[in-house]
Amino acid sequence: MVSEQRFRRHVESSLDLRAILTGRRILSVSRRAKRIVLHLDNDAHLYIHLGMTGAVTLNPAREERHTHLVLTLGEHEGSGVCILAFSDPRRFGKLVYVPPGVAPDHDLGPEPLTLPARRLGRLLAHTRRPIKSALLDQTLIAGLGNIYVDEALFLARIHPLRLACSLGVVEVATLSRAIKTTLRRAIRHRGSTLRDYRDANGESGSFQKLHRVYDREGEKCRRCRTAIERIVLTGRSTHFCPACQKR
DNA sequence: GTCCATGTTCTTTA
DNA sequence: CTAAAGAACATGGA
Repeated sequence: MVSEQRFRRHVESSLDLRAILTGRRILSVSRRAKRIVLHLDNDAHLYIHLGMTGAVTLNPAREERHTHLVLTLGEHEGSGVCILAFSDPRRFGKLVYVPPGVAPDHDLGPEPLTLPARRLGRLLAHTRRPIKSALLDQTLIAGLGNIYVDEALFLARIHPLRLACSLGVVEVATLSRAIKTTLRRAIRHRGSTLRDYRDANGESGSFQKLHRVYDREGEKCRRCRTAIERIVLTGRSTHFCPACQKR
């Protein structure tokens, strides 16, 4: 039950969150790709995208400077009130209201963790973009970000500039496994904290210590000792080992 | 002052 | 039609 709200600032300016949320019950909280989805009891959805520096914190010890939204959630089965704060220093994150009747993920491709290799192959077969660009396209496959694409391509030993449609069935199968392995490892280590990332308890992740290529330009490849290279592709930093990942 | 940044989306260009 | 490239968004750290 949402019992009270103190909105600092609406992340989406045209949104009247107070009107939308007052008296609503949150039926469930789930994740879809990079979105945290709240299912409301009127069948609408509200989702939070953390962008690059966003963080949702439960019962924060103190309020940070860049807190844009504070929700006070009512009691539920004796749990007591709970404060949920959304802060985002760089404000690339967003809060989106999705009205009843609209799927909160209508604009997203499938989840990589449950995507069979054969379907991945079909998705990649009809695009002539570099594989790195294809994997970052959220309408094609949803949930992979820059770090994890670089890490997965290294694990699969595929060069980021290879055209997506040029991958053979064996390469696609390897890539599919590499994507899943990379994501599971990253989740197990609670994400990559390069600078800002914190989880809902304010804790840093540690997966950055296990990066094979990301942010390691000029350092030695952990497999073959060759210097890791960095190029810019689709406007994004792209890291790879030129020896392990041939074109 | 400069450059760069875990992301998305729009516009321009080809 | 497809897709690449660039800019924009806002802020802070190196």
